[in-house]
Amino acid sequence: MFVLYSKIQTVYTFSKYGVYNIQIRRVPRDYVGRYGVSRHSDYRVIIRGLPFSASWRDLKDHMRKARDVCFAEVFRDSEGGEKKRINMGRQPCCDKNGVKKGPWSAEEDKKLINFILNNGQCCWRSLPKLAGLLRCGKSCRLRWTNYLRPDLKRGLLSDYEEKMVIDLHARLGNRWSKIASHLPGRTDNEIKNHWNTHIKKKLKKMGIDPITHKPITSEQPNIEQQPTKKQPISQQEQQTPTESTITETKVETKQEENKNMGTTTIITAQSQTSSGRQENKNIEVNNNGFYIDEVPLMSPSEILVPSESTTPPTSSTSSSQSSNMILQDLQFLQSFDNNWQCDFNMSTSWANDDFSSTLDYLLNDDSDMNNTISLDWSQVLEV
DNA sequence: AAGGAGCGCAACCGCGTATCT
DNA sequence: AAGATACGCGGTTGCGCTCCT
Repeated sequence: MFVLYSKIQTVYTFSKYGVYNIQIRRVPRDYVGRYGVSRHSDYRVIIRGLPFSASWRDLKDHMRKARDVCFAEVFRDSEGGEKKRINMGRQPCCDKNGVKKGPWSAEEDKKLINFILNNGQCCWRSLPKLAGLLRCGKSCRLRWTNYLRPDLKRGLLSDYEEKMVIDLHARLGNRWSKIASHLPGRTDNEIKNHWNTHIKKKLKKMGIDPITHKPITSEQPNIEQQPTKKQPISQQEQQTPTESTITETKVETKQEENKNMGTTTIITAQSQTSSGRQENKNIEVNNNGFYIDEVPLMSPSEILVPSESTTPPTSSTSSSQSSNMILQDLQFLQSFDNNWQCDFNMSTSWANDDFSSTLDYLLNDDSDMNNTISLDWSQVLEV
């Protein structure tokens, strides 16, 4: 994890909870008195996203949240040392000039798949650069989520899925991502397209207004007004229920109650088959809203630390558990350090033994220290 | 056979929100 | 606190294919 470098070494780590970085650096003499650097902090650890005054507890919380770290990016500072504060402002998502648009080639797909399978799915901004793609991060995200993801279903929506879409649309309006979350293996884009190209017409043919889900009457004005996410839910829910309904109202309440308990809820979807028969289907949904029978996306930890027992604990309050999570982060980053094909110069003053002792310190210590990080770590890392 | 229209879908665009310095 | 930028979502576009005349 701790790639130590004589001038400055920055390790960025990314997780779905955000971006932080860990820097261990020798503070240049002319830095003392600036940027929160005090005279006695020859070495500092700065956790991006945390203030300088963050406590050890804050650091641990941060690490715990970021336990699904999936890849890291190493930057080396320019020769001659650091003259200005780094990382000021966010990086642009891509170099707009050098970015390729339009359909993806097989070669690009291959690069993207390989990269994500090896490194996990996160930080779209940095991904194109790291994967060697001349694409915007946004474009990569779309390509992956809508087309390349291994758990995607292919082909037309089944009758049952279509029914679900209609039901959900009646309740949720054009909130395609919400609708898609109820249909394993289907993307919001796919559902949106299917709605616009197939279902809309079908409903119109059946004499049902695809917007209001009510029978079309002759005096009904053809106004393109539909329930959108901007429309209050309560207002939407006053709409007449359709012939087939999903009894989810009480489920949502239940889910709210069970938010942190890792429980499973059953949704009963009631639909009518083509033969007119009423059909009930029970669908198990966990408290995150994922379907139990859904093929899960590969989690970054599974990809990166495959041989370890990396199942994260459900509770995040135990100190030993948080220690394990930190361990996971460190294990990952350590392996990253070993494998990263980057030509940094390891400072001779930072021998591996020093590094190991730092790691040991981190992993064995499980007490909450209320001092600031800079003080603690300056002691830890003191040479 | 040719060309125009329609269709389906992948990809892009723009906006709102979250997050970072 | 303000400004910049990433991310996610819904709307829209544009291209390639098929169908129709």
